[in-house]
Amino acid sequence: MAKSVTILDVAARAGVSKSAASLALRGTGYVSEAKRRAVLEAAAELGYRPNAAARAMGSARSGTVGLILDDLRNPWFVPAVEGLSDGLHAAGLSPLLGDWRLEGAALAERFLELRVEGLVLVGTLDGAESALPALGGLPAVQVGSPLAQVPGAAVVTNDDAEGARRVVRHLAALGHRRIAHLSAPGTPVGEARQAGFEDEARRAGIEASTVPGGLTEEAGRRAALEALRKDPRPTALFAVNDMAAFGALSAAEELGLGVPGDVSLAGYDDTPAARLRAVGLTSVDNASREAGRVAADLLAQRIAGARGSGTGGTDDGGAEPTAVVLLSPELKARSSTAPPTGVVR
Amino acid sequence: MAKSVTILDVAARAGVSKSAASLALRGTGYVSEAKRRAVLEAAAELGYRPNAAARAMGSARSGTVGLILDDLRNPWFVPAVEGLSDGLHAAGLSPLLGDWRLEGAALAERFLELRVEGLVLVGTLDGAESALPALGGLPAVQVGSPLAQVPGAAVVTNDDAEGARRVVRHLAALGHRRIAHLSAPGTPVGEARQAGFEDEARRAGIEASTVPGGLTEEAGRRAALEALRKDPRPTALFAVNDMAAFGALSAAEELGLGVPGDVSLAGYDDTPAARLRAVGLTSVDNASREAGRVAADLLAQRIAGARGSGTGGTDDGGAEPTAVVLLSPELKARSSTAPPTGVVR
DNA sequence: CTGAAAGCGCTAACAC
DNA sequence: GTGTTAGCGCTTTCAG
Repeated sequence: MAKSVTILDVAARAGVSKSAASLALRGTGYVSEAKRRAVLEAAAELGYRPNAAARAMGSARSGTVGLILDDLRNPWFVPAVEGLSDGLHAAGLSPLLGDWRLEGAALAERFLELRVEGLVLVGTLDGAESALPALGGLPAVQVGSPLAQVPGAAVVTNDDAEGARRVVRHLAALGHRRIAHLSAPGTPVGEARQAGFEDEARRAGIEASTVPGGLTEEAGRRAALEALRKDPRPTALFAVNDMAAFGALSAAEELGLGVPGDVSLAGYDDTPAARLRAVGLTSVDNASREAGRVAADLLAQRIAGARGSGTGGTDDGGAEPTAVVLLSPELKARSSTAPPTGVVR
Repeated sequence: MAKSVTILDVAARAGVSKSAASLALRGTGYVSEAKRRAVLEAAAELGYRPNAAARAMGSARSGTVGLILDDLRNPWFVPAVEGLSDGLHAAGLSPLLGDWRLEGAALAERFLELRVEGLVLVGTLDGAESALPALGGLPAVQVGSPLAQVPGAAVVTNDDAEGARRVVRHLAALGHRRIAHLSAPGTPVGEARQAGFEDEARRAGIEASTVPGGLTEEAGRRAALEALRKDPRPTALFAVNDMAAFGALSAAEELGLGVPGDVSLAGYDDTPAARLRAVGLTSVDNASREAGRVAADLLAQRIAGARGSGTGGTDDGGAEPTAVVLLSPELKARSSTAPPTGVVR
């Protein structure tokens, strides 16, 4: 490599001192207008590009934040990342992305070595418990309902119980009186959605049943097969998430049942695939873009706080309580839900 | 921050010199077994975590590679990233991910400041041309068919023309004689697939037509509407990619046509959504995982090469030609393609 | 084989 | 207001 250009080169070319160049480049402190211009010009001519590592060393701040994504294949995180990206940039922080499924604990390790100033945990992060202690009091925020709770980290997510209630209300309004929920016990999202489902079903006097499944397509398919074979058959299915709903779609097909003709179907997350016109799955928009934005702001704030007080680390004295922000989900009614056949009215 | 533990602390605790600790930690050079053990132990006890910035400074190597992803929403890149991740780790390099659509040229800038040792451009990267010159001779590899070609970068992609030919052969074998292609002119993938389509159609004596569309669902829908309104109507549609195929699915539905009853449909990319049983879209697996793996190896090799020769930079003297690796795509026949109705035989 | 010393490129307290 | 001077934490010659 042809010896990359450093700030020293820039300073020399501009005829100023190293630190003057540093200040001019960064717009901090006072530098005469003439010098500033000269420096900027020299930098441009030389194609100067600051060395992030050196900057991080000098300032003891990396200016980066690690985003740990649950699984790149599960697209629900995309809007969340968009919101996060926006919010972080606004706070002068740069996001570094990584896939938890792909790299696992090594990812957290790497981020830590990179000295990220904060961490955002997006999604379920299966098996993250073991890696959490290593976080060492770094400011952290969780987006979505994580499997494990990082002590002291704020959690930003949508109100899963409320979203589930809305689905039930929607189905009830269509005239459904016998609804089965394909659940995902053992997961925070699953529990919350099931609770909302049962709560609203009871209130609405719906004949509700819950069939345990999981968050995957296959789990949804199996649960749906079981639910649809019951007698009397439910007239509507509410799957814990869109993936499971897609599985249910297959199950219905296997059983020769039409959707929404023979059975209505709703999911959760408002995945891109749900939006495909050809699919048209009624789902719940979990407000993840906004969640990302809120999480970014929260994190930026915590990072700023951590920088301020020289303390931090071990004893946070409960100063920053584990905030939980619940955003309002929104029902997206599409073609997979319709009044049950033979509705009297 | 409670003054994080440095290698000096580790060395002190282990009773060795700083450099001995460095060697022991990294397993380079010769350190007596006793000392090595002492160092490792001290590091573990202290919870020592090397500072990546400092390491990068000292060694003039960051050990990272930037992966620029076209668009997180378009899931075709996932297997490619998996392959890349594998290959890079094997070469002792760590991937840093970023979304081009979200951050644009600033992403490349950031990676450059982070002193990544190489760059992988994944996918179309619309508008990347402008940012390319700034790459400054950094080893780079492109995965998929990029809109713009980075001078000197290897391109690893699947053989789009061949994949298209396979689709035609598949449809022809089913008995289709009148096939319309929903194309995406102006994009490298689009051009290649169209060429393959027309080539094989001619060879097979198929009555082929091409309707210009694009790579999005909406573009596919519009093109399909146009194609399906023709008289005589094609018995099969081949969309340039899965997204467009989903649009075509909607179009068929709008026109009251069944798939594959009234018209067969095939896409390209073998997207997760195509695999959903409820969808069952015949598609082409573009071997992107393997592409990622190959790209990683190629890049690692180039990086190693760049490190070896002190030259590089401006004059590569054509030493490393712009390699293009074409991988074999594979047809995935599913339920969206079937023999045309009223096939005589 | 192991310890001491010289930077890597930048920032941030310093005096000038 | 502007230039000078220490480091930041690590690697890596280079003697010992």
